[in-house]
Amino acid sequence: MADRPYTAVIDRLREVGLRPTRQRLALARLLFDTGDRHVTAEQLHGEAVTTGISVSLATVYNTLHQFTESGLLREVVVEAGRSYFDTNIANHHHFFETKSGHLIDIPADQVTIGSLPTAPNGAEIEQVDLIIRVRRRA
Amino acid sequence: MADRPYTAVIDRLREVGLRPTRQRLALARLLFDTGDRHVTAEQLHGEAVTTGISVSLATVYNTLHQFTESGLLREVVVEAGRSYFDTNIANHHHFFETKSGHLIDIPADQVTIGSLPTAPNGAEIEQVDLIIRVRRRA
DNA sequence: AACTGATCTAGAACAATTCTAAAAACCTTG
DNA sequence: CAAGGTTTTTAGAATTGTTCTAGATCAGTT
Repeated sequence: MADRPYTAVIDRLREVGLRPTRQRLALARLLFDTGDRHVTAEQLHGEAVTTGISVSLATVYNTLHQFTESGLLREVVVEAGRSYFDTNIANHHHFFETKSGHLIDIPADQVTIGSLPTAPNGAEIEQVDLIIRVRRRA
Repeated sequence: MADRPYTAVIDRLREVGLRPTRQRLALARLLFDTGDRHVTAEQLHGEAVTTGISVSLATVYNTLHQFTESGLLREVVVEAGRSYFDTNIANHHHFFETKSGHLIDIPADQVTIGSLPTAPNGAEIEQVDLIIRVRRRA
């Protein structure tokens, strides 16, 4: 954020083997410079445009997926038909407010999942998603 | 399945306040007469058509949602852009094979989730979904 | 049988996402 | 620093899964 605001982001992209293009840098800053967030592709695209960054929606989708594959983001699926991307890649869980569509992080240490069953057919566990759906009382 | 194959299903629908129409009965039998299953709307519609039951896709969607609201089904969201409906409404969890898109039930007693955090703002917990994403080794 | 509200339907509409092929940007190398 | 080859971006079309709509049909009375 100081003199050379991009160096940190550039390094972060380089580390995972992604070329630091103008679009990826801009999106990375929107995503990672503001603490943990949950965004949809449309949301992020809207932010970018508002901020004066010219980037197409297709690129936002591409970038979000590349970031996810590189482990910079985590995709959270809560509603059929909408994908959230979570900038918090630490092990944690989620509350999902069904009414508002809002996601809230739950730190991993606030939940204990004991004795996971072994995956079938010698499959490898990729991710454990615990989503607690809540309805806010009116 | 014997003499009067529909009576059980009719009662089941009546209990939850749904009129036992031809379409609902047919779909209910496809869903509930074969043990636990995970289906998408398109799948179920395909089955119905194949079985010679004339029912529109819109009705399949309506019916699946009505059944879900009535507690006869449970909706499982694993992939953005596709909804599964689970005929197993007992408390349980899921493996999700990312490659094949296959869902596998995990009985509740094979996992222990201890100390759920309290929901924010006095919200009420509606459902707890634990999904373990696995990748089958080639 | 007639009536009335619930249900069903085909097809249009919709929203989120992916695809496509061409243009632009990036990073060498000479 | 220009040329060249590759990667990335882009606008717009295409696709997918789902919902909506308005009219037709059905279920359960009276």
